Amino acid sequence: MSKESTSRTRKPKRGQTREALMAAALDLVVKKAPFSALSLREVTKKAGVVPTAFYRHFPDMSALGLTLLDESFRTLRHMMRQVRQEELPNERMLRGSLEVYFNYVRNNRAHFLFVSKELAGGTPTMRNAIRREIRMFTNELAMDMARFPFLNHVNAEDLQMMAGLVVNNVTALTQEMLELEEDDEFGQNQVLGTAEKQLRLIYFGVGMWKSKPDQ
Amino acid sequence: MSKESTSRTRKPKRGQTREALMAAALDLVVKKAPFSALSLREVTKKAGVVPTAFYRHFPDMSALGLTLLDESFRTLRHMMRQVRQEELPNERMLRGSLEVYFNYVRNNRAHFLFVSKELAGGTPTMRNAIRREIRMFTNELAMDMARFPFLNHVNAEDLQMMAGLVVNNVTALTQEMLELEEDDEFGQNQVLGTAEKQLRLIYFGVGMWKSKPDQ
DNA sequence: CGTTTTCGTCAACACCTGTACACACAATTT
DNA sequence: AAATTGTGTGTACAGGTGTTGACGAAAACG
Repeated sequence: MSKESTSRTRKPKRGQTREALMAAALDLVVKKAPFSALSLREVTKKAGVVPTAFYRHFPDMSALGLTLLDESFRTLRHMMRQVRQEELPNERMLRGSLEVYFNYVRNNRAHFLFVSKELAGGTPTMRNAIRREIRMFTNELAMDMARFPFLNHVNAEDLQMMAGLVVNNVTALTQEMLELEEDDEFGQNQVLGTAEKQLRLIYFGVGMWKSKPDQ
Repeated sequence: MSKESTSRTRKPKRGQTREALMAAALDLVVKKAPFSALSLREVTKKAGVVPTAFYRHFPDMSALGLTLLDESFRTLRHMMRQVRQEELPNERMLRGSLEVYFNYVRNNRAHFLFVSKELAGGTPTMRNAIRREIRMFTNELAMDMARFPFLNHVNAEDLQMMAGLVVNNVTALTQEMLELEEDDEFGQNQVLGTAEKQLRLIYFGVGMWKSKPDQ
């Protein structure tokens, strides 16, 4: 047991180093700084791997970032699709949907923090990718609203405007949520309550809305 | 003219280096990266000054950041106060207020970009300072709304909720505005138009709102 | 079994980072 | 006029950065 060839090149780890790198980056985002401020070396260090090993899995940091982004939104899209499949939107299901959503946020805090910080502060590539995803959610929401009999008389542009209003607010409330401590249940319930009221108010406004028929 | 003692220590510049440092940092934020990603050295380089000169004006970069933040909000507060002094809010003045605001954003693009990027990605100190300012605006808006006869029956908590709704949206729209090119007047008008509709919709919702009297 | 591919390691590089220090000139105060 | 304070400069250092290259062991494949 004393002699073991060179004794320092023995860590196969199969395909798990890649995951370790992503997890390390995500963890640093939560505890330290926005992703754009992380260095390749500290990520590999946290992943328990030598710096050059990084290149076996990603060409550079920005590639890691885009992978992380993809991971973040893939699961989020999945959840949204499930919520969408339920009945048509109405006032009653509002609270339930919000609870599902914010619960998901809490269970994926790291990913949301990552996205939130890069939304304004990331590279142009990153920002555009995120904004594209958000726009997609807005479009889907607008399509759902279009199927709502209540809104037959609202034209497409106004539906988009309304969906944007909702998404803007949910985004802002999500960021507010992320600023709270993980165990601050009181604060979290408060945000949830505010969210419900705000969306209900929007719901009222939507009911009053009259689109110009020609525009 | 050939001999001039040492010939390289002659740049008094009085008190203008400080401003040069702030301007350089702001410029780098617009053209390069969020403030938190700037290095002391590149700021001094852009300001045309040697790195160590930095310490004559700020103890470190984060002090520069806080000064920049103060500058950003001092002028913004000033503008807001002027808008606030006008007549009570009503539907007619909506467009005008939005035009004033977004025009101000366009004329202070660098400051808003700086704030926007630090809001989510800055140090905790920075983030809290910004969020405190935003909360202040929300409070002032809620107070203005309280003086609106139309809203006599709305309790304080709900006023806060409504003001938050407005501020959340204006914040999001501001960031959307900042993503546009400076000369993209079409896009800017589009955002302005959307903003007007969204706030009008909120206005409708506010009109329908009924507070629980006891809560 | 032997061969090839995958993947982690080490050493080294050129560069950038914040900051300490001593120095020199300018402005201001005495 | 002399002394003090303010402000910009050059040098220097220790440490962090991304990336190259050659090396070797483990895993996958034949």
